[in-house]
Amino acid sequence: MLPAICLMGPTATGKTELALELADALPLEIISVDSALVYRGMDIGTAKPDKETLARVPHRLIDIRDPEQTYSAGDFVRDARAAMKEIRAAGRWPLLVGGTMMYFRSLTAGMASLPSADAELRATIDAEAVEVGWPAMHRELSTIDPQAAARISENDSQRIQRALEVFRASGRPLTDWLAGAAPVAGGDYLRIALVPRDRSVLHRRIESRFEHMLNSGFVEEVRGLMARPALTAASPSMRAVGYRQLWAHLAGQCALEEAGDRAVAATRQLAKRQLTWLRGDSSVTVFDPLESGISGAISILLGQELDKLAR
RNA sequence: GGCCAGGUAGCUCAGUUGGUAGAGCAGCGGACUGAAAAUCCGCGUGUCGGUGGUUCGAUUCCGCCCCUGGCCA
Repeated sequence: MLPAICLMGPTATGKTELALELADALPLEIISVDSALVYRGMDIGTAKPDKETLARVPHRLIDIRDPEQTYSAGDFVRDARAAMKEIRAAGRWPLLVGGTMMYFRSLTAGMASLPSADAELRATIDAEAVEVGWPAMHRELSTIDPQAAARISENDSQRIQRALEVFRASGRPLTDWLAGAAPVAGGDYLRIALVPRDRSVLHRRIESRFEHMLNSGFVEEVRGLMARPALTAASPSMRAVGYRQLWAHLAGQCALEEAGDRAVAATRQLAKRQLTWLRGDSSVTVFDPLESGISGAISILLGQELDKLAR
């Protein structure tokens, strides 16, 4: 069986365009690996492929949630596995494309089986943290799960919360869960990363792409989302890069220009974090998509890899 | 042209009663197990605008020059 192809890369490197070209040339079906593209109505700021494109080349795992809902790495692994199975059953070949590196890792390396998120517990823990502060919550964690506490910073609100949540939900420390359950094996993957050699080129692309988003009605898109009573600045979907900053502007916290500068900076920082995931992984084949004929280069590589696999 | 206020890190600024300087943001590196476009950790040498003077020593005091704002002509 052919391995699923993973096309990974930081934001604004041209993953989508390349995936479309590949899908035109080969019997591929695209699975989106992106924690923001799952949300309906978040189109401009996520650089989602347009309707015509999605109609012509179907993408799995796009527009599968309302912005009020949550989505998680665990949800993704389940959905992606089901999608791959369907695609293969139809005699086609899965192409996983995106920039959410944790989703890729969760899928390919497997995830321990853990209690899932619990909104009520999280709200309770948050409320406690407001009272006593996260360092105090961290101290609480160190009494129930010293190992987890040792590796988690006393300021890392999200991980402290998760570790406490797992314990309160199950009565077992997170460390136990992680040690007990061996990750499920992931299957075969051909992993390709688009990594620009010159970061400044990527930075320029990020800036001009944001400019283009503003000209395409990004502010109006966020204004519409703000009008939904169930959405707040703390909603996971509204913490996405760009949305968060424009929300702050529309809430009167800063001028549009400043929000724009912050959004662009946040996008650069996102790209840097995405690159950090890729850099540490030696089993990934790396390309520079911004230098020259990306699609040609990738196609050639893909051809070579496929030849190897055929043998 | 005159007067006033400034010129210190990529940006905004603090500071040194004379012993060559530090914050925030940006940037860079790293971590990452159901919120991950999240969350967190680490990294600060820069002709202190230029030049001359005073001084053991000047980014700091003084003179001149350049630049930027503002006011007056």
